[in-house]
Amino acid sequence: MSTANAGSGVALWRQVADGIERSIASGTFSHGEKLPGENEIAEIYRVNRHTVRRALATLAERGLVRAERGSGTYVETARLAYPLRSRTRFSEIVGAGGREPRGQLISASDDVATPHLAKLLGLKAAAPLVRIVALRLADRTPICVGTTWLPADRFPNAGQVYERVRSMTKVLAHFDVRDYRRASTRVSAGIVEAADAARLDLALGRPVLIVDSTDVDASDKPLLTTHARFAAERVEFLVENS
Amino acid sequence: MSTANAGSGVALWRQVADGIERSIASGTFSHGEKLPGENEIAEIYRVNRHTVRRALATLAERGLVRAERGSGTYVETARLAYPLRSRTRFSEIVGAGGREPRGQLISASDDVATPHLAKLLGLKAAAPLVRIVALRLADRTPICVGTTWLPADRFPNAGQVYERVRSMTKVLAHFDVRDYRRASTRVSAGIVEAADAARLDLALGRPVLIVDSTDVDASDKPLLTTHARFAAERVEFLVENS
DNA sequence: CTAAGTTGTATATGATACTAGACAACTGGG
DNA sequence: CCCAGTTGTCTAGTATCATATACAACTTAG
Repeated sequence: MSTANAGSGVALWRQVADGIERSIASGTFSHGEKLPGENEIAEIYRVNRHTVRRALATLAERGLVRAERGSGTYVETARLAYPLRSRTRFSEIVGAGGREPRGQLISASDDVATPHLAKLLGLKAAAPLVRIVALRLADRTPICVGTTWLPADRFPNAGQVYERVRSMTKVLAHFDVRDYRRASTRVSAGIVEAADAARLDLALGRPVLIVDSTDVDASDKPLLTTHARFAAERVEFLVENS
Repeated sequence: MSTANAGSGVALWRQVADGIERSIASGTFSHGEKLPGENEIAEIYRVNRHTVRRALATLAERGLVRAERGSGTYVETARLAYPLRSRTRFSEIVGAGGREPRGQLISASDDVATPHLAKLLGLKAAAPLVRIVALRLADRTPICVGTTWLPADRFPNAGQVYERVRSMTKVLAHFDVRDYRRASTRVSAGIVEAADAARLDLALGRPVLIVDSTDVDASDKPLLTTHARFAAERVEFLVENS
């Protein structure tokens, strides 16, 4: 870094890669289209051609672009549209996009409610909870990692049930919860944690969309609360206002 | 980088800084609380103490923590809660948090609708538009940069009006739009662009929350569409499901 | 006052990141 | 075929990142 980039802590090639990725995501370059030549990109970002090559190499490795020697580099991509609404079911959303939804249990354990969790779930502090960490995929692409807490009184052994049915909707159905809805949803963003990066097959330093939500039953009684981390590069949330 | 960190493109000190910031944001360490000692943090993240010091230095520079020699490093922070609802008014949201909302015109220019913009606004392609780029602040802290497009037919010279009234609600009122509401909201995340980073006083490589939204009047006719970039470290979206 | 624990400063060394320039290998159009 | 434009490979030099070690300056508990 002999020129600008003054200590941002993010390598130049990474900034270029993110810039190109954004151009693709925003539709400046779309599927099948040819990117500008490496020399031209280098001029645009005012960096060395080698830096551009490194950026393109990482994008190619992730399957976003494909380089053809002597010809050019071409776009190869698409994002999952994810509606945030009152009835949010991962499997329905993914299925609607013509892809196969999958759930995968990472861990299930007993836990006790922190004051914060207790408030969200309408329980007393230190109430017994079941904590489920699960990875959700569309086809073979990891979409998000979610940590879910349920009251242990109402949903004993929810972890074992989830492992078998691989769907939170089905877990609730197993406990005779026929219908439920999203009571609150908070969206924020951050940088992926190391453990999540591995689960999501995401490079360190990549952005994640963070969704904290609580679901309630027909009589507005809290059922579960979830802290989910989505690979930002693979989804786009649709907020539907009524 | 002699050990791990294998080519993520994000410097170790930056990962540590982000990790600590997340711990603060998630409430692991709250306002006024003392962080673990530099040596202890170095052990936790398995990095050198100097790397931790650099991470803490950047957090201190941004005002998130304060170091006291001989004693320790202490937390100093808070985030803006930003509801995403049908009636979303920046000034009302910020005012409700007891802070003073401000708008600042960055640029206003004539533009023509791309096919995408035309569809959003219910216009014919290449229809004349007014394009307004504005910075929004709470007290003296930049919160977001938004690019707004309005039909030039209905809102001539909207840019000049905005410069005077510094509020999109007031611009619409100037053109006799008494009430309007959010018709659609899309939320995604990415890494801040260089130009936005300067406006938002944000370091390069930091995450931004991206909100694309369209507002309509009482008869569901599109009024304007906005592409806004929020400093992720300063806001948290509240999605309210009905 | 003392000792343990804290942040601040300095020097040295190896590994990466970025730049610079040159050339090879290949593609597509004239 | 030839040439302009493209991606692929190589060699160097400089700046930054990260580690290691040592010690100074300060705070707090005892």
